[in-house]
Amino acid sequence: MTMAPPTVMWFRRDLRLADNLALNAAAAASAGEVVPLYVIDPRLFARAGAPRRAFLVASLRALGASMGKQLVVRHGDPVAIVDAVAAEVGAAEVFAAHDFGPYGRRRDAAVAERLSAAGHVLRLVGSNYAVAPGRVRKDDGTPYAVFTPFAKVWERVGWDAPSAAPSVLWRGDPRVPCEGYPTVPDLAAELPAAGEIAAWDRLHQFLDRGGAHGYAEQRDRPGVDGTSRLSPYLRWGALHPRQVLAELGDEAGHRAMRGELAWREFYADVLFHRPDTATGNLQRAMDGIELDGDDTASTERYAAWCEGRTGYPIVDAGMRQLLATGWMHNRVRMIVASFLVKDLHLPWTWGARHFMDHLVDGDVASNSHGWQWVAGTGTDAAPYFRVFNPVSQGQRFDPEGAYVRRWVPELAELAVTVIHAPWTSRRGPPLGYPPPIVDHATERQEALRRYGALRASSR
DNA sequence: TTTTGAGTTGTTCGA
DNA sequence: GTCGAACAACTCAAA
Repeated sequence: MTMAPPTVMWFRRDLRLADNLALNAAAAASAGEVVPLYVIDPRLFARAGAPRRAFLVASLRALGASMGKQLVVRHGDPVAIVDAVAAEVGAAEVFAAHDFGPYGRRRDAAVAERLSAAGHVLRLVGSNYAVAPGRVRKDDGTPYAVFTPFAKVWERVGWDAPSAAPSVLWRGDPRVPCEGYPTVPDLAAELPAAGEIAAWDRLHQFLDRGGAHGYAEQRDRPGVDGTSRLSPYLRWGALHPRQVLAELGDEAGHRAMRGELAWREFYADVLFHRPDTATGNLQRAMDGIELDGDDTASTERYAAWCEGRTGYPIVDAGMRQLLATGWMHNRVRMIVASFLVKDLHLPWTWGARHFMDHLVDGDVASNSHGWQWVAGTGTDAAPYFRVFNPVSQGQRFDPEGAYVRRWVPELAELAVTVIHAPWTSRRGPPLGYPPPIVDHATERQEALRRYGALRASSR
């Protein structure tokens, strides 16, 4: 019996053992002898906020623990490192899942080229999606640009049932130095539990507690634990969407959840066809919109937005939740995004970048296109005049002010009647809480004027 | 080829 | 307080 040489499994955003097609292939090609690798890429890691870094490292630790040994962790340029590790262990093949993001595609092409120069090969198997980007097409072969028809076809194309974890002899090798996990602040209290087991706990909680029932109505309420909270696990691949889809039935909450997964895959598909939309407008006609940003006042307003001191409670609550926990309720993401784009007239790319640096679930496709939806530059054909009112949104979706009280403690004692507009309180806003940095009604008009001017100039 | 219906998530104003 | 209209017009997708 001849021993097959080991293979390298390069983990990226698939930090799990079950239903991992690249890992299955890596194990099959090596009679189970697999060297598990993760590369800390400074281009992605260096500027990330504390929760994002801490959650990644916790996810890596959980993955290592699930294999019964520490993952080989290296820091630096993946092009050099993947090649070096393959050489160190004598592996001919390196396995990984497809990454369809613009940076990931460039990186993987460069890694593959370097490997092939040494006679090695990068094999990309599977992806982070139930239906790989590019597979859902119209009859004429072109991609969809509207969600609803995409989602119908997406579901018809369908996906395979999840597969079990392969049996693997994780290969320890003294020739393979491991640089260890990066040092990160201990934020355990504020972060979701990381890893594959925690992901399944969360999924079962969601399904069992009838999550599913309340989900359709409750997920818009930031003061309630009504969302699935699965996004961090999907982002890092502790769960694959196939595994979630396989658990969903036909009740309303389950259908809504399937719809959310379809949105995730729709945006990945759009980005796949238009990689430039990670940082540029999908609708190029919107490039001419008048934006602020080049003056000191803009810089100061942007800082106030980032730090949660705009004077609008629901906006500040969201921005503070983001900095403290690396997560923000989806309803609030829309509100703070609308505020940056429509009230402060700043580029959506500024907000998108801040989100990516801090969100533990930050994903280029969902993030950039979520922002473009708000900015009116993306797939939504919807009217430009959709401007969120931070006061009425607060009153409608956080009626008791529970969410604001939790994240803006200065306002905790305010009456329900003024919690979303403290400046209207007869006693005035509490000490230490700023007055609104801009007047919403005025800036709404200004936003409408700028969109109108763009339309007039393009006619 | 032409036609037709539809398109995640909103706000304000006035009757 | 509730309700419908206006905000404007375009692109997409399928029949």
